[in-house]
Amino acid sequence: MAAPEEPRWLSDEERKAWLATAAIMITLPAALDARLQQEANLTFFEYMVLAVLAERDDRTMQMSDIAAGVSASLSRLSHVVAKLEKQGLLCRSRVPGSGRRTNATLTDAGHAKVVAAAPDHVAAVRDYFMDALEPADVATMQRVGMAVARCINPARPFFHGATR
Amino acid sequence: MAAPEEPRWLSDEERKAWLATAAIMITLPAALDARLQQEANLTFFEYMVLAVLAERDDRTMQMSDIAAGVSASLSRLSHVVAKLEKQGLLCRSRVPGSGRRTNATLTDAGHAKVVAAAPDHVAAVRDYFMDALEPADVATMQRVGMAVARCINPARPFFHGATR
DNA sequence: TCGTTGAACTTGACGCTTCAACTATAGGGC
DNA sequence: GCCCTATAGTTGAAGCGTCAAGTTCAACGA
Repeated sequence: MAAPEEPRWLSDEERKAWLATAAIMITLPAALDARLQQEANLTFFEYMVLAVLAERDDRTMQMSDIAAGVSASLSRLSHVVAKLEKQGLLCRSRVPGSGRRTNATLTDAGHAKVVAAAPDHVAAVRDYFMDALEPADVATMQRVGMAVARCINPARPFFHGATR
Repeated sequence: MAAPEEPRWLSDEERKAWLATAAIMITLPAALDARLQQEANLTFFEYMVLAVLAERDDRTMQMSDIAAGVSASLSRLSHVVAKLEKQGLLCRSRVPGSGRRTNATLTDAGHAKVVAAAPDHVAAVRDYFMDALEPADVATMQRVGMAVARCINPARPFFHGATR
């Protein structure tokens, strides 16, 4: 169950690349959380959920699809959606006659919340991430991100909109 | 306090790059945690702490330096180190005559633990991350990671070893 | 038509992280 | 010597995320 005989250690270059990536994974979400928290009283994850719904014409999506869209477990989503529903930012409704499916729909208050939070969030994404990239890096990050997602979960090909 | 007048929205390419990066931030730590959990009963963060100590000749570092090395708050580190100490993987000692400084030292058990966990952890880093990179991406990820870290915290130029 | 299986959530408990105090020590200023 | 501030860590409470179990519904087989 452990690794084979002699593990392929990381080269020095690989190790540096990995440590730098690990630093992103640890600090970037924290930084974005802090900004959203003080500007809109939302977590990064909550924002992603609202944003993904706001992109839909009918502001509605099934729970599982949201979960796939924000790369999270259904359980985590369920807790967060319950909280957002209690705040009146969205509401849930069972789809009758189709198993246990549940739709979440953004309320007007929820939509207003995303619209209000978006400008500063986008600015934060630029400040902490996008501005650190050179032009050619944008395409690289997209390719690498999707490749990593595929490695981690080959089953779920990653959701991404389906809108527009 | 909100953004200026007209926010600079993300272009379509930037948006895709950002979503892919966000997916990494959400799924990669979870995947590594899962592997370390079942192979060594450690979290990714606990592993990082032990690993950073193991690289030192005397297996010893000051709390603040460890915190900087693993990009974490002192509070978080304190809780985790307390837990690791309870498990006998490291021990703390005050440095007399130099303020409130505390050193953490890896015990033999702790060293054995990292050595045992390392091969599978490295394999996991390859499986989920390194193997998704093309050769040229390694240098890019290192540069981008360090640039992002600088954007988020210009004060702390990022620690990285100082060993060897 | 009854029981079983599988899908789609929900829930509760537990552990980890964060935040805001709080403590202890050293280094001045006067 | 005494106070003031800064530095370095610790601690407890509150909130978030994860895991395992539970619930509800549809579909299918006998």
